[in-house]
Amino acid sequence: MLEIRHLKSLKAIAETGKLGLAAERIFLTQSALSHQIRALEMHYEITLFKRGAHGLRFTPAGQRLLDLANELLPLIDKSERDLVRLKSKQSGELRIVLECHTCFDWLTPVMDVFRRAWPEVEIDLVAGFHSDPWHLLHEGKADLVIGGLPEKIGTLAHQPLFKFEIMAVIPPNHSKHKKARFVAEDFTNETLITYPVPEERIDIIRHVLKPANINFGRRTAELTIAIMQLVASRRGIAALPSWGIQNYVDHEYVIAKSIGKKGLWSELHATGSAETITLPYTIDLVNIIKNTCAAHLKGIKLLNSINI
Amino acid sequence: MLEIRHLKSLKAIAETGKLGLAAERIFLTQSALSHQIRALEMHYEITLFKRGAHGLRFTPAGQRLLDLANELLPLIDKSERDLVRLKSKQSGELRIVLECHTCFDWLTPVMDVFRRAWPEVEIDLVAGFHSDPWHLLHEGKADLVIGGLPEKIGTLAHQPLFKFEIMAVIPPNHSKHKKARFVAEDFTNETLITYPVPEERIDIIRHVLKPANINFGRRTAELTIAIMQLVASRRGIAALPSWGIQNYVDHEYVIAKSIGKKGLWSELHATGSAETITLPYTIDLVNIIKNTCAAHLKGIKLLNSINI
DNA sequence: CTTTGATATGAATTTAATTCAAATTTATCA
DNA sequence: TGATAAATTTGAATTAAATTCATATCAAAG
Repeated sequence: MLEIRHLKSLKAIAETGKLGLAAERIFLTQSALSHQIRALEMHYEITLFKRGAHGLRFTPAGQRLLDLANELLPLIDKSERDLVRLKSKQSGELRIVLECHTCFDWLTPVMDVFRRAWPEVEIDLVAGFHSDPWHLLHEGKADLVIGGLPEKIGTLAHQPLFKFEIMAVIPPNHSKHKKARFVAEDFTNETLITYPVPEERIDIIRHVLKPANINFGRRTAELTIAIMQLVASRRGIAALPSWGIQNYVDHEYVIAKSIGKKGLWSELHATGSAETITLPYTIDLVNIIKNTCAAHLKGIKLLNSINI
Repeated sequence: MLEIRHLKSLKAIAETGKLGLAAERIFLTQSALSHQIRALEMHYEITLFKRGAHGLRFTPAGQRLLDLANELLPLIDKSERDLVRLKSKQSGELRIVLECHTCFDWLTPVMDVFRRAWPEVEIDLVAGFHSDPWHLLHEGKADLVIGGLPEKIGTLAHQPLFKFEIMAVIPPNHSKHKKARFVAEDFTNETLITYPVPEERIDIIRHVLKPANINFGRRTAELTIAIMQLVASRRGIAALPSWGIQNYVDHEYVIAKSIGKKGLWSELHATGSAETITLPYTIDLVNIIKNTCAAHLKGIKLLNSINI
């Protein structure tokens, strides 16, 4: 009666703490997951979770099954990779370009995991800052861009990774620190501190401030910590992925606010040639990114893969 | 897409070598298993078996998934036992009586497996030969009888284990050694060598010879090897479970023939009080017996558990 | 007290698994 | 060499399970 999909469900619940978010992560409705967990508890005649408005907490029995999940799922992944190798010899290289500054934080562990899974594939990060990373794909200087989608997809292909919330970042004593959430108007006459990227590629500007005709200043910094320092010292405010600022928020160095009623969400994709995107180890890199980020970055929502 | 039931299917195929027998073992139709394997091969886009009238042989990819099955299934069993323990502390004793001589051969390894799985339960074999083992249950001198079913089940409960074929065992130079199979008439005026058990509890006599009004002699021996020696030296013939004589047959010490067109089949059950039969570790013993015997005894057919 | 957020539940719908019936293939036997 | 047996495959039909839908329930927050 226990199946691998149950193990995946338990892992998603562990990562999110909420039934609804876990369901989203594994592409079910909250109701389906509720039924699934209930059926599992009835089968084993034991309670797996303590439930409430706080979400779900594992009982010792639930934890035991989660331990099993954590033990089995990597073995399954590994054997599925071995099947891929049995089909045909895999070797090659993946030159990755990031179109997203804060992604550096999680990409290093992802590359470590990938190197262990595919020692016969050479994976590397293309150094430096690139104003138009997708052009490097055409020039043969990169194999994969991780970031948003290019304006013109052309002959390129892509796989969606996940979406994440962009939070307004303000100093703790900001005049609007008590607001539940920020709206476009709250940025009026503020200095927006961003990475040195064209405005049309900054989501807060492109999707919120420009459409609302907000007047604001601009200032740039290349490092996240520099942006945090400027915000904390009241030189301006910022808008960054929640995961990139979590440490600073936890230490009350800055405050984070959702933008708009539903939050401002942005999507990450892996873009490359159709040939590269359909390679088995590229597909696996996409899965490794999803799994690793799902486990470590709070609040992200995984996106379903596209059949190419 | 890979689920635990697939792993169980692969294990059953490994144990039987035939799709039909494997399907029987996991309580599916042969067609259902064929569909299942086909769907798995389409999902992974790789062939898992070499097929033919010879049955199925694992390809390297199939073997890889079988390796995964052999790795994961014990871990799953173990964690399910832990859930049982989390429900309530398990301890107790199981005093086993065998109503079947040749079962000794496989029961020792089964008890070893059980002791590792349930160190807190005392399991032991009740020594000696018993003319009416089920009476020991009433007398409180045993907890479980492994063998056939008692004539009167009364307040006892039981779980089916498996069924096995009883083969006619003859010396290699027997006048009828070329027959495809034996029938009741082939036993006429032969000396039937059996364990020292009442006739009404010897299946070949009860179900074949008696109903056909066959005249035959009787001779008893307590040990299987003694029976084999008597048969080999043409002192008579025997009728025993296929697994109990496999070694002697392989070494061409004796010959085995099916009895009747469809073979003579007998069932094994675990019988005890309703209370004992529903204890978690007794249920698990039943599963351990099934799994261990399925893996090691050729030709047996597992029986489905009863809901009590 | 209302609203929000989180889970549970029963019925309906959709999907997947399984069975049924027959076909196909290969090996064995007379 | 043809018939038979044994083993698997295949498509359609049936059954079972999974999932969604719509709503209810409960607890916490405002």
